Amino acid sequence: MARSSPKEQRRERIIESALKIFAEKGFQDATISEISKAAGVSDATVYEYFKTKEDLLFVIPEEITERSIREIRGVMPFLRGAESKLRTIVQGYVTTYENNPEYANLIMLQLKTNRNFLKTPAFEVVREAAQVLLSCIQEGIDEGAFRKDTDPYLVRAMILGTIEHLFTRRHLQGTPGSFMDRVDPLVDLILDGIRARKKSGDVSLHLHIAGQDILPVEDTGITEEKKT
Amino acid sequence: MARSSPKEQRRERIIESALKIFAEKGFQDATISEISKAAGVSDATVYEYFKTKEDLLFVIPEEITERSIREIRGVMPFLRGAESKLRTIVQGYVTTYENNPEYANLIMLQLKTNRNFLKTPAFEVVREAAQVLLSCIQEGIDEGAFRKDTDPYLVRAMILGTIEHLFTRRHLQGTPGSFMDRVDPLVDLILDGIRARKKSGDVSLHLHIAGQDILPVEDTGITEEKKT
Amino acid sequence: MARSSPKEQRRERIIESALKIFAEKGFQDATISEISKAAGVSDATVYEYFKTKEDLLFVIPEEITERSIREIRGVMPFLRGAESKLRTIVQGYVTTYENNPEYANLIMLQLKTNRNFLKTPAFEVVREAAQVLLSCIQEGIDEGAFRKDTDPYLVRAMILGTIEHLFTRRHLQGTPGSFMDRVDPLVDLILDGIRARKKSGDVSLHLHIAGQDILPVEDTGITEEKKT
Amino acid sequence: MARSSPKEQRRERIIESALKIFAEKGFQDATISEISKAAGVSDATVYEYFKTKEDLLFVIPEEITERSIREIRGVMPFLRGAESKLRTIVQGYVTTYENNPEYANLIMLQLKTNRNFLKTPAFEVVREAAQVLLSCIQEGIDEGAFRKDTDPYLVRAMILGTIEHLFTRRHLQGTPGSFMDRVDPLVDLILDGIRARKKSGDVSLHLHIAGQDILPVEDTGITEEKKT
DNA sequence: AATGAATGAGGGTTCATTCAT
DNA sequence: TATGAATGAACCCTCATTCAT
Repeated sequence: MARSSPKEQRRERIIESALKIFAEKGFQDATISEISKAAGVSDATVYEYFKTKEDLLFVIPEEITERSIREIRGVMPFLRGAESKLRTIVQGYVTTYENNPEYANLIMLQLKTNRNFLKTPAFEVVREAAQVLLSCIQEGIDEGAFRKDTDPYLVRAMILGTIEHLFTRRHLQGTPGSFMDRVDPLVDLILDGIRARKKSGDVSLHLHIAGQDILPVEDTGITEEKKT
Repeated sequence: MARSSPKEQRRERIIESALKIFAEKGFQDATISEISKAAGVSDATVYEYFKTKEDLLFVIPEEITERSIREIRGVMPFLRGAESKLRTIVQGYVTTYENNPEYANLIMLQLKTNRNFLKTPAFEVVREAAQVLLSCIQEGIDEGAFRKDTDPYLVRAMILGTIEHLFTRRHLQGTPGSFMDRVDPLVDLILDGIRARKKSGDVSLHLHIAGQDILPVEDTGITEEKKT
Repeated sequence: MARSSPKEQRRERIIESALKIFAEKGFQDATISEISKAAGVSDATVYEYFKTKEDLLFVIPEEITERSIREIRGVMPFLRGAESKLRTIVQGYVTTYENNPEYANLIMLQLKTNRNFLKTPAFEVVREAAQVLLSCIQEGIDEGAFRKDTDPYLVRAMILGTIEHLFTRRHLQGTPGSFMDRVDPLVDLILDGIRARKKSGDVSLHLHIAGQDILPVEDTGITEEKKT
Repeated sequence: MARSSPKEQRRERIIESALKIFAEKGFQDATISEISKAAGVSDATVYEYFKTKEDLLFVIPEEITERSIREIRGVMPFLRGAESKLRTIVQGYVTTYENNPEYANLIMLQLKTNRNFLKTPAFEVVREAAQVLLSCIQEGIDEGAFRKDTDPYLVRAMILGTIEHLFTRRHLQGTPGSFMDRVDPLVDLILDGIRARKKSGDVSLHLHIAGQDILPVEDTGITEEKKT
């Protein structure tokens, strides 16, 4: 994080300016001239550091995404259970986006829209992050914490899609409301849907009284408990 | 669908061409000249029908969205229960997108990114559709079908976000797999999370004692204490 | 002036609208569509009556100029002396411009700038008017009312140029002040300069005293007097 | 005149080309592409130097006008008497226009027609030149050289209007004849009209008696009485 | 005769990108 | 290495004008 060479610093300044301006005006409406001015360098200098305007766009998320995924990965080993991990990852996503709204904007509006981004190393990092989430879900299934018939891709899509939707909505429509406050409900809701037997807090009380077998009126999670 | 007047037909042809080309190349990279050529008219003619390039973009979703919402609204009265309605609406969204992949692309990549779109009548229709979904959720809560503490906005965000995420992913990355097959799992998962009796942390106590049918008690987390 | 046929009326309406709009926005910035709208006809109808946009421009001054010149010519016979005639003609110009400011604007800013106008019948009328003025000056010279060495073209240029300058200035810069009030001073000043003997008062007194030849210190008009 | 920096030279070349082409075709019918070609640069380069086409138009007169006014102002101190000054200024105007016929055309046909030009720094210079002329006339009045009831604005309008009229006529109609030859008659005619003593009815008495040089007497109309 | 509809032709302007210094 | 300067390549949009009805 501490930049050494002055070249590196210059590079950083350009990236920062680009982030700000791309986020503000959109990729197409931002101009190199504007970015270079904001970075205190000449247009030509931008091209010393980045091959094209699109290249500059693609480079932006690299650092921030990497840092973010590194942090999440760093915490994973300390967590027990798929649920905790899942909750932590989601928290990580949201925190990253909350702390870097311009980055969030960039990722969601400028980059996920761009086919070329997919061929980019930066995208690889994004994909990796998504992979961590997927693994976590899969782990939960393998561990038996999550229902066997859980579709991990769907669950991931739900998590990422919801986050993206909420951020995009807020960014474009200025919908108020904290995201942080919605992380737990979101995760709870999903866990309820995929938790093996005692889905998020759903508890069924089964009583055996005097040899009578009291069946639950309905529900599917119960049976699982019975089996155990 | 087939408008009689040749003027209307021309208009339709332009819109269709625009949809195709905007979806294919993106708004910025598409040119009026390309669109007009595809529609078999001159550049100037496009401007006879639409004030600006952006206007043309904004007009596209109007018809499809309207038709789609009209259909969904038409079926609503025949459905009983929030769950059925919810499922139907989601089905409606996905069907619309599946049948009009270019339209889906346009909405998700070109329009939801565009701030000006928000001021558009076409956006009003989109918002209306979202409103129907929200109402349905709210209805479920009011009816007691869904948990009282359900956040309808979050649920809606989950539904729409997931759909958007899946479509965007497929469009950009070519992820295979049918969406239709994921509609039910998606809805199930969400319903599991919001259905009244199995809410997270809520406990439904089902007692069958001596053949008596004991109805579930609205609870307050007691069971959890029990658990501990 | 009373229009007979409805076609003639339509034509007039178009011309009036054109005058107004050309004067307001200038020839280049005015559009046929604007004019036709103001005239309550379609674009195509304008072309039924006038071959091109420029044609329409050129036709406008015809009527008004003709009427104006007719009036001046009508009064001429009743006037005695070049001075009265001159004064009347100038008055005529200024009155016409004052009563038809849009016409004045058109003539001075749109038409006198346009080379093609010179080939126009309407221009012939304008030229005729200028001819009347010139003749009047020439008449004054021939009659002996004006100095023999008067350059009638220069005098005319002075009169027309001054009027044009004043109108243009007022139109563009909004300089206030009545033109009417300046007609007399203008004519007086010019008459002073061209009046025959008492040329604008420049008189040299040549004295021959006792055979001495007394040369004028300066001046050129003197010799002429001698000659006479 | 020859600016050293190659940038300045390029700028000059563009201005010169613009002057030529604007004068030849008029502002509206001239194209940037034509101008850039004539200047040996690309279209885009023109926009490096000038913000818009109109800007380019407005910049043209700056240099010439400034130089011209500077010269006139430079000579003023060496001249005695309002008449000499007036004559010199008029001469200056005409000389400038004669030496730069394209510039003359531009000023009279393209710029004086353009409302935006009035807000331009270049127009300020033009106005300044007109101001010098006005001051000179006023000075003459104050000194007693010109009649007290002279309207300086009218006189200026006469001078400028006449010059403009003559040039415009020549430019559009190709009227032959030298302007230079008309400067003196024009000034004479006007001076005749405003000179204090020889105003219509004023007489200057020049006496040479016996080799003595008798200076003209500031008069009051006496001579006329004598004459009569 | 009037016009709704269509368009050919064109022009100003912007910018990403290059390259000599 | 940094940049001032130059430009190629496009594109949106306007409008006078035409013509079938």
